[in-house]
Amino acid sequence: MFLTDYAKTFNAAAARPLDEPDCLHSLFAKQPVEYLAAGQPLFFEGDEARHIFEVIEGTLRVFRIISEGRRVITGFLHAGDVIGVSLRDNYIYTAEAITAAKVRRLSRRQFEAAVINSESLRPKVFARVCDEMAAAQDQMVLLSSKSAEERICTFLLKYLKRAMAEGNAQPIVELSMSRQDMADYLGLTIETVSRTITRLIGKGVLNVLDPAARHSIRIERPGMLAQLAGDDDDCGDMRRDLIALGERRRH
Amino acid sequence: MFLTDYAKTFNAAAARPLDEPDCLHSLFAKQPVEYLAAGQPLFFEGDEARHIFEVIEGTLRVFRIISEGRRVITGFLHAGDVIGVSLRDNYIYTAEAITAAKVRRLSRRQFEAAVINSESLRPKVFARVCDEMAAAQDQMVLLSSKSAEERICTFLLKYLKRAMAEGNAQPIVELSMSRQDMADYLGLTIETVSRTITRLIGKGVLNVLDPAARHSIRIERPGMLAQLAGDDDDCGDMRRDLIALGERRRH
DNA sequence: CGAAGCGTTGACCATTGTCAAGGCCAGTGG
DNA sequence: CCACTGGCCTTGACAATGGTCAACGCTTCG
Repeated sequence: MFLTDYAKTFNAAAARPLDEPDCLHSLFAKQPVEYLAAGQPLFFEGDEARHIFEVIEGTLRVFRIISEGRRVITGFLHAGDVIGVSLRDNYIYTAEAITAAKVRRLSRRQFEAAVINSESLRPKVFARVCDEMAAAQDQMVLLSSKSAEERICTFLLKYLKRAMAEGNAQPIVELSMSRQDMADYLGLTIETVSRTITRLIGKGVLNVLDPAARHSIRIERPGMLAQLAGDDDDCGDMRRDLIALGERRRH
Repeated sequence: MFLTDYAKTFNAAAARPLDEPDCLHSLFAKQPVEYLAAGQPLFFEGDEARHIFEVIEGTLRVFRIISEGRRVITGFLHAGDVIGVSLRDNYIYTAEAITAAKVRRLSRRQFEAAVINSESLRPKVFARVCDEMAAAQDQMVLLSSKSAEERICTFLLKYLKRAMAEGNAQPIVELSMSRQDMADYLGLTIETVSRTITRLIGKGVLNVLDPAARHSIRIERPGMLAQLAGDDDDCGDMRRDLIALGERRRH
């Protein structure tokens, strides 16, 4: 499936530079860059999974179409993400560019050979797969027990954290996807997404920067956003310890 | 995370016997069997992930507790399943026996050493991780866009298929978990689970065998169950091809 | 200027959650 | 042996969250 770039972020924070020869990133470095126009598919659900891709620039959506045109987006891909590692014979989802995007590809054969031979690459790939599973778990928690407001806040919080990690001084989230994409990702309708955002603006949690650019959202109160996300993130690491002791918390 | 035993089923169908030395299963064979009483935890969310477990017998639930006592079950484990492969440093969920259960454990160190050294084990582990990701995707689809009835039917269908694959002549599903467990797994409340099952009985789709044994469910109309699950499984493999062509179907 | 795409808003409705009560069975203690 | 209690499940009445349908505003593009 796809891999978020959390691992990359962590690595960047550590001592190891990104362009070191044993970095996952560098595997793709020599491949030619491919350009995708907005809306252009990278591959379809059901296609034979011949390649692994690295996103260089832009945003892609990863989704499955279920009956009667219902679409479920299982993830978004951004610069640095790798897609196609944890797959067997065929892609089980479609990947499609949301914005104009650049990617590089590697055949599975090449990729696997490189990973098997490299003592330092293997744990990196493994870490990515683990992060991917963890993200899937989080999404399952979100979908199975969070309210619309919690879903939206969790989603925005994730992008806010990303922006902060990238060193942005301003608490501004640049969403490259449409409301419909957000809805299909969060298991909501476009109307509920819209209404919930409006309500959050009313609460003073956030603001849409410019009526013309509704994809740029300024988070006015990050703390409150985290509260409303309902992740208990306010208490940070203490949470796990408490749960391990069989306790409950919040509210 | 955890691995379903689909891979094992497939292997059993193929030529390779299960007790061959290069089988994942055989790795655990020499470990002592540990016994868990119903309700007993195997490990807690947050614990250091030191071991990988194989379930020998019984059923376990894998879950996370989120705020105010809300519990999300992300999976059930049955005989043959392996848990703990796709994890980094700590368990990110709690695993707990539902019924009395038997497990065997292997330290991650041992497990990883064995897998790295074995040419034949590596693809098996990889296949399991892929299956696990695919299962997580399916669950995300279920949670983000299926109705209560579709969820229940999908759930029962999965267990029906398992029973059929095990060679059971009777279309009977033996659920080892409580209604509450089902609810927490399917993102519903216990009342909705109960009502939906009652409604399915009313439609003649299934029947509870004995009022005293509500966990034994006979599927009266497997075809209708599949229909109601809304997975488009009625059309089988054609589905992927159609979607690859950008088409839609069902109804 | 008109049309299309996207987002917002409103009115209404349905599915599901919440709260409360009751049935059934098993286990326990009188 | 029976009554009592607790766990689990079911059922009912009601509320609420979110979905559906429809209209409208804004922007862009021809």
